Amino acid sequence: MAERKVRVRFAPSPTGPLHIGGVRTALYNYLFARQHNGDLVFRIEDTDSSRFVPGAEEYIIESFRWLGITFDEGVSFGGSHGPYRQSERRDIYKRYVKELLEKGKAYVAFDTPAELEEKRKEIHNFQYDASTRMGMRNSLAMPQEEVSRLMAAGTQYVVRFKVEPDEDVHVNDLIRGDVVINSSILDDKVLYKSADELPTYHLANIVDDHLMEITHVIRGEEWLPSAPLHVLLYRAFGWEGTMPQFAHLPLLLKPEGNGKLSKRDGDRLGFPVFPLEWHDPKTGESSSGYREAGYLPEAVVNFLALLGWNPGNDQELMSMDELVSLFNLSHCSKAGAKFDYKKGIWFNHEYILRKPDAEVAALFKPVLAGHGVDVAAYNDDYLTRVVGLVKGRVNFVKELWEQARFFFVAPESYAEKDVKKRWSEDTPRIMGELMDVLRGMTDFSSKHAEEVVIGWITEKGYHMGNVMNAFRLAVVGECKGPHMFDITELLGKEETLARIEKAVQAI
RNA sequence: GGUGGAUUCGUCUAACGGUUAGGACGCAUGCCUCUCACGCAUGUAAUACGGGUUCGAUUCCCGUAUCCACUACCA
Repeated sequence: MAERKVRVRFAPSPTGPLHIGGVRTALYNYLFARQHNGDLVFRIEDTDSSRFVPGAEEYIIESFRWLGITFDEGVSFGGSHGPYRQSERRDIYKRYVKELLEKGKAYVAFDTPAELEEKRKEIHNFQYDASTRMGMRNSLAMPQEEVSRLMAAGTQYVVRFKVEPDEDVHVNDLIRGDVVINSSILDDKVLYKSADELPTYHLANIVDDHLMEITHVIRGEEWLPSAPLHVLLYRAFGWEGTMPQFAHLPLLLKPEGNGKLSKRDGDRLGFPVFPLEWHDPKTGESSSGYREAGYLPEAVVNFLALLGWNPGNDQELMSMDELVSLFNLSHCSKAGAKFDYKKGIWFNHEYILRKPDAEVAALFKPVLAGHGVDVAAYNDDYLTRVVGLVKGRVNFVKELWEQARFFFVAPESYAEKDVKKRWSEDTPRIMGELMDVLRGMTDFSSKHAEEVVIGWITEKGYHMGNVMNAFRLAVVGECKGPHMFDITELLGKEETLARIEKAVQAI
């Protein structure tokens, strides 16, 4: 049997910012496509015009660009299976709706939303299906002349799928195995609405996946219950032979408590649930994003990849290329995963550690500028070395400022608690001696300075901790930071002496 | 309510009939040390419950419980 080229798709609805769960679904599709040398298609499912949000489509594209997830075809990417925006495919859907109608696999229904609501109110658990359809206003139950008259009059209608009852429908899921649902519990789904001349999700989805030659549908678990309906639709069209294989991914759940992950959880616990910052044009409310929060895209990708999938061994840190080669649908878990955002922070820490100092320094520049530092006054080498000294102490690039500010501004004040502990009445005298020692040095390198100063402290019999910490207090402003002489080497002799002088005056 | 799915340390997960049930995050302790961190080391902690099947069940089957999803002219 000739193997078809693997083609998968990510098909969001442009109703707002892309949820992190959607990002993960897209990532898995991307990994699967790359691994099989297949194509990843980006399709926009905008069949509900009332929920369209301007800017959402651009937001989604920008999110993937940032994350390094690339598409081969689709909206904004081109390709030969277009158009890729469902609202631009009206004529295509109409043709297939007509086909289903002609084949007797679907029928026209005139029941208004109000009538249906009334029905649901009067009959508990009302479902529009084989057991009830003959009592409704549709082309199956009404005389042909009546149907023709209503159609001719331009009455709004809907096309429903005619589900044959009492048949076990099998869905072979790549992650969950054989899932069986009896067709009697399915309702006659609306496939098309005459009001806006657009199909609903189910019809558009099947038609597009077929026409776009999709081989694998990798999507969230929320679609599992409707998968049998989709199988029935493929069958109704006679497309069973090329029906894609399904894989339903587990959902992302709240870190605490029950339920699926929502924006509120992020706000409450302090982590983003969207890739990029988003400002809703309608409500005016804004949501934080991973990018703006200071996450590295590689870290987000790695973190997300492991939420619902694992390589089968203990490896956790993986580049995109490694993920591509290791990814495997059969190693996807079946149960929903609570969103472990603390682990996401750890991933970011690890990626900052691994990123070359110069690259981190480049990311640090805007942060410095934001704190009023004249970045141009420092050369890249200085910045890189500063970063090298402190990056191990942070989880985010912006935290570098807190750890490294003394490399750019002299202390304005001195931590009270440290002063109390490390600055006694004879400290100014000792600092004076220290300044003499430092002045006498021609080589101010870390290693040499350390030898000289430590030698002096030992020789004088001074208390190592007290002298060094007073020194640190004077230069840094508090008792923290990297190796003391690494700091002074970067600051230089002049600045170091000036800071000690200032501290002696101020404290 | 109905239907489907799921269930291993607090969390993410490994073990696809035989292990002292492994790793990671978090947390705790220790080491390192001029400080704070980082790092390193150690520790903490789990097979939801009840029945089967089997020489042997985390693993297979059946119940129960719990959680999740779906149940729209939304996707």
